[in-house]
Order: sequence, then C-alpha cells, then structure tokens
Amino acid sequence: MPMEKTFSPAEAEARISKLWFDQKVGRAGANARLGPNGENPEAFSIMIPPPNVTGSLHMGHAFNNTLQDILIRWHRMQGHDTLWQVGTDHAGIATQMVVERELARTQQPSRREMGREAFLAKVWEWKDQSGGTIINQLKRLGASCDWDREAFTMSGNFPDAVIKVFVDMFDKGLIYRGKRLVNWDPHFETAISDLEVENLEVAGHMWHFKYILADKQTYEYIEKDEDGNVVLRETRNYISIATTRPETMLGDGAVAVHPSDERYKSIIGKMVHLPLCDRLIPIIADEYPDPTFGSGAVKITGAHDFNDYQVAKRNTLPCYRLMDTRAQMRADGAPYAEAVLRAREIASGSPTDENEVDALNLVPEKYRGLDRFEARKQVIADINALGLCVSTLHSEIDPETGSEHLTREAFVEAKKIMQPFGDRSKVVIEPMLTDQWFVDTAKIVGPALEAVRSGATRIMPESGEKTYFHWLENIEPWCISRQLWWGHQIPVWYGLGLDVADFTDDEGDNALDEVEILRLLGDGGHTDREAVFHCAADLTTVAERFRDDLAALPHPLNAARIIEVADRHAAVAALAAALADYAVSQDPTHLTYPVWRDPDVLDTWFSSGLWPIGTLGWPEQTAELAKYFPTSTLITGADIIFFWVARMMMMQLAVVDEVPFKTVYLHGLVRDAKGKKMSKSLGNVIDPLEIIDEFGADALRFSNAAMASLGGVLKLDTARIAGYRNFGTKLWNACRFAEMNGVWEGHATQAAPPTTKATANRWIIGETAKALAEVNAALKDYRFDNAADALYKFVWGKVCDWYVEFAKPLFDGEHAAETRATMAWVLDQSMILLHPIMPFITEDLWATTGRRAKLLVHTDWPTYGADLINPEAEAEMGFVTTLIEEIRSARAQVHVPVGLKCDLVATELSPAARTAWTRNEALIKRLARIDSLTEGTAPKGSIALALDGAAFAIPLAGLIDIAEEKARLSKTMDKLAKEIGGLKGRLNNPNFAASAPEDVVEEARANLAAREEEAAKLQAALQRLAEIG
RNA sequence: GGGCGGUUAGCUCAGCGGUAGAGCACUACGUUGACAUCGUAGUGGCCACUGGUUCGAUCCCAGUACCGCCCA
Repeated sequence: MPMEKTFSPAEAEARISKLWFDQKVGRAGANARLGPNGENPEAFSIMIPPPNVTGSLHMGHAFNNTLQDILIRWHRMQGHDTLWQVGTDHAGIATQMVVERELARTQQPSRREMGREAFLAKVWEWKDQSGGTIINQLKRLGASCDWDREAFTMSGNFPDAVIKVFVDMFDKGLIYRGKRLVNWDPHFETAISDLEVENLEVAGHMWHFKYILADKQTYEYIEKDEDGNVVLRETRNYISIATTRPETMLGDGAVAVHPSDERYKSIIGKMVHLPLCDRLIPIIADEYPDPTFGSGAVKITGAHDFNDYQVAKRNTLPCYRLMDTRAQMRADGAPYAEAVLRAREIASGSPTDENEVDALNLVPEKYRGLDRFEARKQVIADINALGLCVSTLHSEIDPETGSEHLTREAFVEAKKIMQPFGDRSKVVIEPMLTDQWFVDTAKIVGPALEAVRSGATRIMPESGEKTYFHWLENIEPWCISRQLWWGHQIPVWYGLGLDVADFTDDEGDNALDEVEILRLLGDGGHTDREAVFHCAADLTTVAERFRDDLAALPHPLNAARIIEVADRHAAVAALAAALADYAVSQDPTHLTYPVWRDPDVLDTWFSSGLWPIGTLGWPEQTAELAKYFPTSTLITGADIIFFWVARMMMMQLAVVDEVPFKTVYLHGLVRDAKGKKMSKSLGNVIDPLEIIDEFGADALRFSNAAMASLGGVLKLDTARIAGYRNFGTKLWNACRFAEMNGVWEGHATQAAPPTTKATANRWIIGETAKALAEVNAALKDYRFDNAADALYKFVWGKVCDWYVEFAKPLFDGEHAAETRATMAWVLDQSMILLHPIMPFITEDLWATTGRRAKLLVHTDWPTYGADLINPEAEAEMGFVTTLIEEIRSARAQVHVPVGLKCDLVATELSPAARTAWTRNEALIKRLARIDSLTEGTAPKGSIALALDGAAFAIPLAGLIDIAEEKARLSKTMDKLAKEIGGLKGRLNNPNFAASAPEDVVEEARANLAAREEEAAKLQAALQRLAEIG
C-alpha cells in the first residue's frame, strides 16, 4: 500500500504510544548493552521534577519533559543503561485545598467535621481517581519514562524514607523545634516558608498615632531642615508613630527610635501610654528605625512583624500574640483585666517565659473575636475618638444656619505598600509567633556550596550558579512544619513534663498516696510543665526513649505503661484517670504514661527534597540506587532553584553525603509569542494538548528543542510550531519519494553506508557524518537548539533540497543501485538522528519503510566518524551546487522563462571544474535546465557567470534585455568592489600583517585574489555587453 | 533598594574578536519522476547608545538608556 501524502499524528501517536507502553521501551536499562570490551554500560539517569499530583500538563511541563526525553532517548539509543524516573508529588496544601473544595461542592462534611482519618481517606480516594491526569498527559508528549517505576511521595518506601531522614537529621542536631515568627497563612491555617510568600505592591494606608508620655511629661520637639535650621519647635506630650497595620498596636512592646535621632534623645527610656490598653511601654533606642522615614519613631510589635521581632529579641521585649490561627483577634485565655495585670508585672521585671507570654491574651474584650481587618477599623475609630490620631481639621458651613462646623479627621496617607500574600491561598500572610520545626540550614549549606564550587555539580547556565550561591550564602532557617493533615506526619511524640526533681515520696514507701498524687497533678506539677518529646520512626522506638526517662522517677511511676493518646488534653485526662485508678486499686500495673504525636506534617518540599534517593529505594541499598545515583542530569525551571534544587543538594549531601546530580540544566518560563507570561486572566494560555491535537507532538517537541538555547527566553509561537510540522511532512515525503522509486524494496537497515562511486552519493554520506557529529556535540553541551537546527538543515537543506534532486537522474544511470542503497541509508540515518526529538513520525516511518530488527526507539545510535567525509566529493559537489545556483539566479534575474532550456558555454574551465562537470553532467543539466555544454568564447548577447576556476556564458541573444543583464552584473560588481575594498584596506595596513595570525592574513589574501578574479571575469562580460550596446 | 540577564533583518531568535545568519513574514515567478504543510529566485541589518582595549569590536572592558526576571 503506497504511503499517504502526509503523516497523520492523531492516529499514529495513539498507536505508537501504545506500542511503546506495551513493550515497556522506557524500562530501566532497556537497550543497554555491554561496551566493546565487555564492560558494563555507562549509566544515565534523570529524575523527573515531580509534578503536583493535582496538576495538569502545561507548556512548562511540555518543554521541560521534552528536553528530558531527548536526552533519555539519545542515551538509550547509545546503549547506555538509562533510567528516567517518573512520579508525582503529594503537594500538601494544593491537594488538601482541592479535596476540601470538592467536599464543599458535594455538600459533604468538612474536613474538621469528619476528622483527620476520614479526611485522609477522602484524599486517597481523590488521588486514586484524579491523581493520574498529568502522568497520562506526559504519555501524549511521547515521554519514554519507566512507567513501572512511577513513584509518589506518599506511597511505597517513600514515606519511610522521609521519616527516616527526619529522624536522622534530628539525631544529628540538624532539625530543631522552636517558637519563631513564621509566615502564617490564615486561610489554610498553617505556617508556610518564605518562598511560598509572594510580596506584592498594593495600595495601602499609613496612619499616624500619638502615644502620650506617662506621668504628664513633656519634651521639646525640634525639627530641622537639611541645613540645620530649626523649622519646627514645640513642646510635646506625645511621640508620633506611623503604622500600616493599626490593629497590631494592641500588642506593642515598645516604641523605638534611632539612637542618633536628636529629636527623641531626651525621652529615650521614658514610658508612654499605649492607647486603648492599660499598659505603659518604653521608648527604646535601636538601630532599626529610619530617622528620615515618617516621624522616625516605630512601634514594636514583636509577635506580628519580622523586623519588630528582631528588635524585640535584641531588647528582650515581650512578644504578645494578638491573633488566632484564622487571623481573628484572640478570644481565648483570661479576661483582659487579668491578663493586663500580669503583663504589667512582666513589664516591671517579673520572671516569665515564652509560653506564658504567648498564653497571655492582651486583646481588650471589645476587639476579641474580630477579624483582623474589622479590628483595624475599630482601633482606628477608637483612637481617633480619643483624639490620638494625628489629624487635620475640616470645616464645613451649615447651609441652613451658616454656622461653621469643625471636625477632626484622622490624617491617613494613601501609599503603596508591600504586602505578603500566600502563593496558594492569595490571602494576606500574617507573621505569627508559633511553635514550628526548622532545618538548621546553616549547618548543612556548606557541602552544597562546596559541591558547586568544586564542579562536582554543574549548574547551567552559569548565571544559575550565581543565583544559587547568592541564596545559599544568605540562607535562613527552613520552617518545615505545616499545620496540615495531608503529608508526612512529623515523627515526634510528646509526653507530659517529667522533671519532678522536687517530688518526694514522703513515706519512702515506693507507693503514691493521695497527697503525692495531688502534688503531681496540681499547680506546678508536671501537667503544667512544658511537654518533653522524643523523635523516632515509630511509637515502639519512641516508647523506649520515654521508658528511659521514666526510669528516673520514683516507683511506681517508673513502671508506667506508655500509651498513645490524641493530644495534650487527652494526655492530662488519661494521666489523671490512671492516677485516680491507682489511688483506689494501688495496682501499679494500672499506671499509664500517655504520649501524643505531633499533629503537624512536613513541608512538601522536604519530601521532594529526597526525590533522588527516595525513588531509588533508599534507605535500602537497592541495585538501582547503586546504578543510577547520583543521577546524571536534572532539568528544571530556574524558578525552582531555591525550592528544590538547593534543597535537594543540601539534603542528599546531609543524608547520603553525595550530590544528587552531576548537571543541573535550568530554563526559564515558557511565554507566549510576545514574551508575556501565560496566565488565565490574560487569556493567552497555550494548552500543549491542543497544540498536539493541531500540529502533532513531534512539532511541539521540535519547537521546544529549537527554543532551548541556554539562558534564552522561551517564546512559543504557533507559527513556528506549524513550521516544524511542515518539516516532519518534508521528511515524510522524502521517504515517500524513496518508496515510489523502489528504494525500500528489500531494504534492511545497515549500520555502515553502502560502497559508492557517484560523487553525489559519497557527498551525502559525508554530510550525514557531519550531521551526526553536530547533533552529538550539541546534545553533549545541552544545546538542544543547535541539535534541532543541525537536523533541520541537514534533512531539509541537504537531503531534500539537493540529494533527492540529484538522485532523480542517478536512478536512470549506471549508479542506480548504489543510489537506491545510499538513499535508503541516508533516510534511515535521518530517522535515527531525528528520533530523540521527533519520536512519533520517525518510529512510524521506521515501521513503514523497511524490515527492521528492532523498534527505532531501541535502534543503535550511529558511531561513524569523519572518515565518511570525502573532501574531493565535497569540493566537487560544492562546485556543482554553486554552478546550479548561479545559473538559476542569473536566469531568474534576467527573466529567462523558467521553461526554457539553455545552452551553456564554458569560457574558462580548470581541470577540477571540468571533472566536476563531466561527472555530474546529468545533475547539472537537469537542475539548471541546461541542454548542452560547449567550450568556447562567449557569444554576443549572453549572460555571464563567474565561478572559482571557471567562467560560463549562457547565449541568449534576442531573448534577454541587455540593460537588465548590465544592471545585474553591475550590482554584483558593486558588492564585489565593496568586499575588495575592505580586504585591501586590511591588507594594506602594515599593522595587520604584523599583528594578525598568519592564517588570517593568508585567508584574506586568498579571498582578495578570488574576489578580484571574479570581478575581472564580470568586468569582461560587462565590456562585451557594452560592445553590443 | 540588592542580585541576575537582555537590547542583532518587519517578527522570533542564533552567532560572541577577522565587515552578520536561520525560521517565519514579505516580493516575483512556478518548469519538475516526493512534498503547495511545496519549489526557485529575491528584498530586508550604522548588530541600543557613548567611550576604551585591539592591526581589527556585533563579539572583550567601562559607562548611559530602555526592557525583563528573581529577592527585599
């Protein structure tokens, strides 16, 4: 059955995908073969950047995975032991969000109503049904992953690996727990890392408040201009502060001024009344306030601002937390009156600790329970009512009475402010003082920096290394706990405080009486103390640690059974119950010691940080781990260098002391044709699946490769994709032409090219070798664009434009058989070389055109070298193609009818030129539409051609416009004159000959000679034209 | 504000010491043993600007302008 006129992607892609999938062509080690001396094949491995399990394929994925697949296919065909590890990431917040939304939509109970276990069951249900979307979409792109090894960060050995790493890092002191200011997402009610915060400039406001000095004190406030002239002098009883978040003033711990600020020097150390609160706070000196900004005085709210937190730490100010997990003003704890009493005691030096301060709710009753933004309005109104806003007077004339009414209005500056938003929730992030787990990144960053400095891992393009260093050299502790349910639960269990040093067994009878029990449970007893905790992979191991702790306690407490309960609350109840039981039964076996697990889960990036070892079976020392780790190349977006690349580096080095990958290839965001970010709101999103539907996966892949210059901007233009679809068609039709000419009859793939005599055949074989070398060099350097370009030029520019045309006359001559064999070989090679970039069309052609031992995907990548290049054939065909082009060009320019066959007169013919002519006569005649060649002088009324070593005339008396031919020759002469001028200028400069390298000078000389010779020939032709007028 | 890039044909981009290339678009013409998703020929560039280094600069260095991206 003859071939169709075009390749039909929709039909072929589905069929070929299935074939590849069924035959498991991408399985680890597929097509690997031993080296020539029986050595093990080189390993090549890539970890897919795991897409979110909630995700669907967008252009960034399509681009990124195309590049990975190109490398993988290229290495696999070379016989390397190849693994492309595929899988997805559980995407904590995103997945929890999707499932919660789904529950709401289907009117099911909410997450909190159904509880943790039931909710997680729902998440798994969702994952099993909808979690595979993106993986299946990758198949449409032609990705040849090892599908059998598909990994998921919440399945298989992966969770165990994550937990083990946490425990190991904890044991090494690389992970700690602490009460720190973190970015709090009030929508998801969890901490997030600073990388998950987007700082956006929004329209905001700045309010100015007066804090009145205590004890009716006053001071001289003096403001000066730049030259030191006093511009304002007044006696003030207040200090003016500015804020963009008025509601946080309820938690102020101080007002800070710069120590050098003359305006406030006299009042440093004095106290001010905190408006709306019955508290006095000090004016302190700190370097943080900027004296030139606002009033120069800054309110310090340690628990709700990152800068203030640092100031508070430096100055040991209490940090009073004002909001709950939803960013509503706290409504918990003791009444305000009681809390403020305690706060005053603390302010005057009463000993306290972090936990007590955190437990104190200093939000006055009237604001309790209000949303933070509602509280803001109230606070402003109330301060204004007290006359403590910096305000302006507004006068209004009553239109009826004509009397003037003066009103005070708060002075509010409208200004742009930077506001933090959650990258998932899009709500305003609240800095919040909470207990979290942190990776002490400072301790593990060293090896990660060193690995890149030493070149153990190379980041491309080089600018990526700079970014990497910059970030890692200024790294902050990494908050890894998330107040979510979907994820790896932190392997830490807490128990009630056991530091009972002051406990005494009054009777020394090794038994607890009621008095002693009450002492344990009462004020100051261990139910009040901070919990103790241990970290281990499971409850059994952790229980041993607790038993060791208990051993120090008096009998019978030291024999208490360890049981797991839900939380601290349950633990206190369980302990009380156990002691009550014991009081009655006096049976020590009834004593229990309840422990509860930390409810938080780990940041998703913590687990994906272990992707390289986790997917290979670690901590088991699997064969895959031995073979494929460290992985060869990571291809990922530059936007993810901090989230993922840097963290993988740190974690792999910390855990297994090896780099996770040898090369990192970073690329930018895929943008639209105009360079705009694709976004739903702009409506410029290009869906890769729609592109595949329209143009085929190969066209998309080829475009991706062609765009992938290192560090380049990725602008995706559908016109370009269409162009590469056409390129596929071009190859298809060359194969179809071959088919129509019996090229494939009896063809069986050969690694080596056929033996040839015809120059054209020798030439194209050499061109094929050059193309192979270019593709290899390009892919070795990750220059996918150069590889694509080389293939495009070879297949279209050489094979189709020239070789197929040369073959037409050759099919009729004495070299017909070798020409068929050569064409078959060249097209085979084209399919092979193109396969990594355009796998579908090439695999389909492979099946259509011959008897093949293997699928193309497993066909061996060629290894022939420069020995296939025949310099004589190259020179000869160079002459032939130039001649054909010159004739065509000249004919077109002087409007010789295309259908007209001309004669050609050689006026000069070097021996090489003569050989080239005689050996390629049929080709030249056909392609240049020439009837015959004679030697002689140029007849009158002919057009002239000048070549290296030859000159020709095409006699066309009466057929051409003499003026037109003159104009053509003059134009060429002008060009030549310009070139000659430049060359002469250089050669006449004595410094050039003296300083420039010998070969450059030589080249310039040769060039000049050639141009001058050419010019002379054309000059002669012009002369002849002049003679006939 | 800090860091990293970019500015080359109408558009999208390569090139990065020896006087500029591709694809698309555009113009003209379409003879042919595959291909109109095509063929042939052609038009189109003070390589952002200003200095410097060099025999020679689109390329290296410094500065200016504008445009991106990342981090505050």
